[in-house]
Amino acid sequence: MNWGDLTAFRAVVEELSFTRAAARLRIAQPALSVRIRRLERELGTRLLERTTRSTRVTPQGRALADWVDETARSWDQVRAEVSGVVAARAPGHADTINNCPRINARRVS
Amino acid sequence: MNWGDLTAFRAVVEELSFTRAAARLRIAQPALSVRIRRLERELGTRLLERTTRSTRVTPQGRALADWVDETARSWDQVRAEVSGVVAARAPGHADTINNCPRINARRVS
DNA sequence: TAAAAATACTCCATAGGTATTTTAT
DNA sequence: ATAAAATACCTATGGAGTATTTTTA
Repeated sequence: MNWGDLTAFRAVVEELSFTRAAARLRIAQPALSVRIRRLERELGTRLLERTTRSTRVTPQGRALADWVDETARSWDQVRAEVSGVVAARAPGHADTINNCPRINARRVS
Repeated sequence: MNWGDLTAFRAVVEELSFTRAAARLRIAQPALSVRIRRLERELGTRLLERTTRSTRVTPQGRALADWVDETARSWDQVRAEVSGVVAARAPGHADTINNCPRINARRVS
């Protein structure tokens, strides 16, 4: 499981656009393409139907996106429990998707 | 969330030994130490009490380990659902902990 | 033809390895 | 003294970037 790929995927599902999702994730569009393609290859399924005009979510993609949301909330909970901190995550909060400092350095938080 | 770190942590909890867990994960012991320390630092909590003779799990560590188990099972399920494959995971199955090919190349599967 | 995604390829940070030191019994 | 974890340092891989090409509505 690559949580960065899953978070990236979730962003695309929410934006229904690679370009916009990449902007939101603060990564370049090609990097996002690579993540999604890797995820689809790993799962052996098409998660998104993309044309140059629209990006749609397949049933498999929907199921996965829901799971990612659920798991993100669950993670926030254990994290808070284990850290002894009261959980607090903004609704559309985007998690850090990778370990690359060039990206994360730009992040607001 | 870094799933590789969490999987590595789970292995240590099961083995109660960095050396044995590292062997099981097919990584060197220092690499495992680094992962665990990073995880503890990220969460701001001590997850394992280690001496040279024994490694014990703290209450926080136990809670996290349980969550990792649960999430691993959950992941297997969506993965199967999304891939259209019938789920099948051996009891002690160790997931891939990272993307480093030198490691994964050695893996049995 | 014009937008959005995919591909090519370069660079660098991080994960891992080996060697060694520290620590607790 | 010894066995296990931590630290130091080096290397190499994968993720990100920029530039460019492909695609489809």
